[in-house]
Amino acid sequence: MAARHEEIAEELRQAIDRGEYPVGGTLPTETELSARYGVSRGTVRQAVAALTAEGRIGSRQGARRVVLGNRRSQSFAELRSFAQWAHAMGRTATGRVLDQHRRPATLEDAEKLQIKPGDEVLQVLRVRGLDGEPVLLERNVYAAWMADSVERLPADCISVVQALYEDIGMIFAYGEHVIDAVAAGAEDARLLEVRRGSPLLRIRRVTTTPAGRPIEWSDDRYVSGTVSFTVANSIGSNPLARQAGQA
Amino acid sequence: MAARHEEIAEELRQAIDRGEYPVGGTLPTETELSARYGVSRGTVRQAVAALTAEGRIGSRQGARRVVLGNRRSQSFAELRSFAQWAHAMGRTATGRVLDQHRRPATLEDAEKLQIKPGDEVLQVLRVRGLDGEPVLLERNVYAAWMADSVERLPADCISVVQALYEDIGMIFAYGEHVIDAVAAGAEDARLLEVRRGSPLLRIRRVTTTPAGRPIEWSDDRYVSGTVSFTVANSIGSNPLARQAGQA
DNA sequence: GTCATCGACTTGTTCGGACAAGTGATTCCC
DNA sequence: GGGAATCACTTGTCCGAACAAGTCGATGAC
Repeated sequence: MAARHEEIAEELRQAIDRGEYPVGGTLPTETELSARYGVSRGTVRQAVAALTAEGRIGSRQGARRVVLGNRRSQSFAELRSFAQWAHAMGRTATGRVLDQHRRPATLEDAEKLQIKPGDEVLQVLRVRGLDGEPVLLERNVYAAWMADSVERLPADCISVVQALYEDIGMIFAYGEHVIDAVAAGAEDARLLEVRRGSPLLRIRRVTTTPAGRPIEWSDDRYVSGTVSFTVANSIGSNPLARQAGQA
Repeated sequence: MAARHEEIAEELRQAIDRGEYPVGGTLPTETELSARYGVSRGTVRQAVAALTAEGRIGSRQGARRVVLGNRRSQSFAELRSFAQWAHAMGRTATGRVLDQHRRPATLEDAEKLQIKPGDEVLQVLRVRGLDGEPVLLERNVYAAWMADSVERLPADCISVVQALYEDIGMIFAYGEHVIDAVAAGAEDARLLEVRRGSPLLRIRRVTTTPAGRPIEWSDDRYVSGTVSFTVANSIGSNPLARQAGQA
């Protein structure tokens, strides 16, 4: 089912987790791996490239690959969907829609969703909880062509992403995230049950379909101390970037 | 000098920036690109894979690649080095060492730097500024084998990374970053000239050499509103991961 | 008009080969 | 003993080919 190079990548991940290749040690050579799995060297290279991109192994020309860590990172689905992530962590996610209404698109909406100002959009305000505690305040704006499907969802829908996939086969494929910290405003504080001015981790995000069409943008605010984000990068690939801020 | 696939990737980046391939439009096919650049299809695929990893283009089997955005992301050097990043943004970076002393490694130090508890480490406290305003408080812990070189640096050294490279050829190759938000403590507030309790964006990081040997770990706290971080991800690759927090 | 089928086109996977470039341990010379 | 040269090994780059799998518009049936 899965491509052979993905299978090999997964086997290597598990071998690292098992301690078969200890942190700080080296991986077998490409030639040895291709012999062991009965594939060509190119296929092995695709597999190890995946682990390199995840930051689990380091690679230098001329030297064997080094195991950097055995941290397990979440899949895209788990990153995008709060519910799926919580489930993978063995925690219970809750969710509740506090407000939901259609309105004309502002200039900001139009730019982010690649639509015209004044076009209808659907704004949704949700609170998400983890094991009963509210930890996340979500402000979403959906493009008009998504609005009907979103409105049909129950107010206490746990996983919006999964529900939309099951209903209309919608797939969230690409995301761009901007991360910073803000103080809780009056509304934030009330809904998240924290003091006004408490630090919140803010993630602003635009999500698109596999074809590159923007689906929604979102302003997520996490209560400090409940959730953190990790990024691995290397001299060869750097997914994370720093930006000077205008508030 | 540079590999052909890197040259092609850069040419494609520039073509996107020029608007030659508008956002929302499609890229030429692999066959056409290989003919245009006179290389094999495999080389073209290496080039577009780089752009895909950066989140600039989207890719689906069977359909032409789609241009998702023309944001320019910083290089690893610019991510790792505050000074190089500031320079690339056209701003002026400052830096000042407030405290610097050797001490035995705690359990936390030992785990992160892969050394034994009690081994000597060098702890450094720095304030970094942007155009005169203090924006970042850095608490670094260096492994002993780096300590001498770091101590030789002047207290107002602008770019530690670059200085270490020029002095001893040290290269910072891999990094793992954990991102969350915290309230400014008494010391944080005094040194960053903000009110106590102000939201700070915290990045904890471990950096290693190309061979996977830990160099240092660091706790960076940014004043809210001055700097933000961006991450692009896709269903095929997700550098960013969410983690449940223990403070 | 709507829907299913078809077919040209495009990307994904995998192979096998060749050479370039860098690493690391050994050897050798001084 | 210290340092330079050597050399086997390993990863990086690139080629050319073939087939699988998915997309998208056109065609045709109902």
